[in-house]
Amino acid sequence: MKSISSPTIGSDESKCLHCAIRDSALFAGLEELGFRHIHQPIETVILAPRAFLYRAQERRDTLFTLRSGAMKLVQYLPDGSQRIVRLLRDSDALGLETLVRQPYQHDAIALTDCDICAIPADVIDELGREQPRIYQALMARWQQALNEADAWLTQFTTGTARQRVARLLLRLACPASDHRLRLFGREDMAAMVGLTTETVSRTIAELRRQGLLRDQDAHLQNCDQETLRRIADGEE
Amino acid sequence: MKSISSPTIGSDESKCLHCAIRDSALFAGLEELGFRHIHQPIETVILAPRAFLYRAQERRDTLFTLRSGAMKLVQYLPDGSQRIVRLLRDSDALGLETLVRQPYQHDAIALTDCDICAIPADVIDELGREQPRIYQALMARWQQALNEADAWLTQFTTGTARQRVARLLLRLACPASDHRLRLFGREDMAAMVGLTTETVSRTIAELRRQGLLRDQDAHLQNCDQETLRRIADGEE
DNA sequence: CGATATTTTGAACTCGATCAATTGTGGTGG
DNA sequence: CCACCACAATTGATCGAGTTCAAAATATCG
Repeated sequence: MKSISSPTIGSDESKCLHCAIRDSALFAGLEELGFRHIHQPIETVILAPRAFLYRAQERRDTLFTLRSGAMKLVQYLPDGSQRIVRLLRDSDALGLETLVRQPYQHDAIALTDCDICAIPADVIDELGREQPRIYQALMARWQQALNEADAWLTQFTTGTARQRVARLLLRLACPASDHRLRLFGREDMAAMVGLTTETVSRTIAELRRQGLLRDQDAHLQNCDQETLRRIADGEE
Repeated sequence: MKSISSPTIGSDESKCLHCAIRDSALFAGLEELGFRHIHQPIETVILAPRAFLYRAQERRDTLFTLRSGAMKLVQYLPDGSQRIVRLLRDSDALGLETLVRQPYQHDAIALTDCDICAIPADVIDELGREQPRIYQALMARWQQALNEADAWLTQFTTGTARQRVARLLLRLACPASDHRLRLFGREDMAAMVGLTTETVSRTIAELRRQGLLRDQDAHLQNCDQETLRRIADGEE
């Protein structure tokens, strides 16, 4: 158990407006209604790495949008081992389950500094009554989560260690379309691909030796996406 | 590639009414509106084992409810190997993605004889306009699928072969709360837990030797759920 | 700069994969 | 009804990728 850096909470409309622009799918309705008609506060949460946004089984009736940063959703097994079930990034939604009155299903933990938008479930309900078409957007979010979950399963539970790590690197690289790549701790990476930290370490070391990864900074790398993709698909 | 037994299609209101009772969450709205106000037909589909309900990438704008039987959702990897991503049973929904205008994301294949309810996406849209609270039910379905996907990941991609098979058997046993258990083909079971057919076969053989499974019929078994659960959790 | 945590590397071992051969099970037509 | 065939399940023997346990090297932070 690590100590938890307490989250910074504040209300900040201007940021949420900005959020609304980038994330027009979910907040198109919000813009039209205008924030003044909403009587519950939409808050901003700032998290440091390793901080929890929420924990499994908790009930807080709040829906979140990740404005910037990266988070992991973790599930635990009876034997205590953990498995990372999903990786969330810019403009992904967290805690959708609260909209169907379920407690949170995972621990949500920050991997980097995170800037998060916290929306009370009641606000969404309210909004849904006046603007039913936001349900279309919400369903799209759910489907996105489901696609992610399925992709996660097929990509990170099949094939050799080499393949899985290559796939993970590609996924981590993809947001920055230039070949930069931010790595996470080995333990996290291991929990994502279902391997041990040692195996992940060895595999990455080998990729480096082959010149497919080149250090740029402490946790920043340049990568050869072409050949990584070939490795991911089992050729070579 | 196997030959496909062509699905039997028919329109049958009485069965759908029956369906509405059992599956009140999704069709509560339908009951109120009455079927006569729906201008698109709700059809019944009968599938034999190994038959496809739909294929990945296909677009048919139809949502399905599994009235009885068992189906698998399959995803394929670039190297051609397949992985079963979810198992669907009585009153589960299939093809939700069609409601957000996405093509189907998996191959949906019958494992047993199946009785299926096919609802055009337009009907849901129509319904949503007059009866917005059905969205609550739809979101619940989505969340259910997501919970299933996450559970699938943590249960069937971690632990020893023994544990995984035990967990699978428990899941297959759970609908019939008495200790009966219907097994599927080894190949399917292997694709569910991410092992080879040989390993699954060996593991089941061993469980039988230990008296935790006892044959009753060709594919029917009696099982000792208590000790299976202990194995699943890694004790012993 | 020392102390703790994380990563890397090494060596032995193990579980499940793989390859191959045998047995069992429907299903079909004679 | 049985003989036959194609296919699924079982069993055996071997092999190897990844785990495990342990130690060294490196990074992180007060």
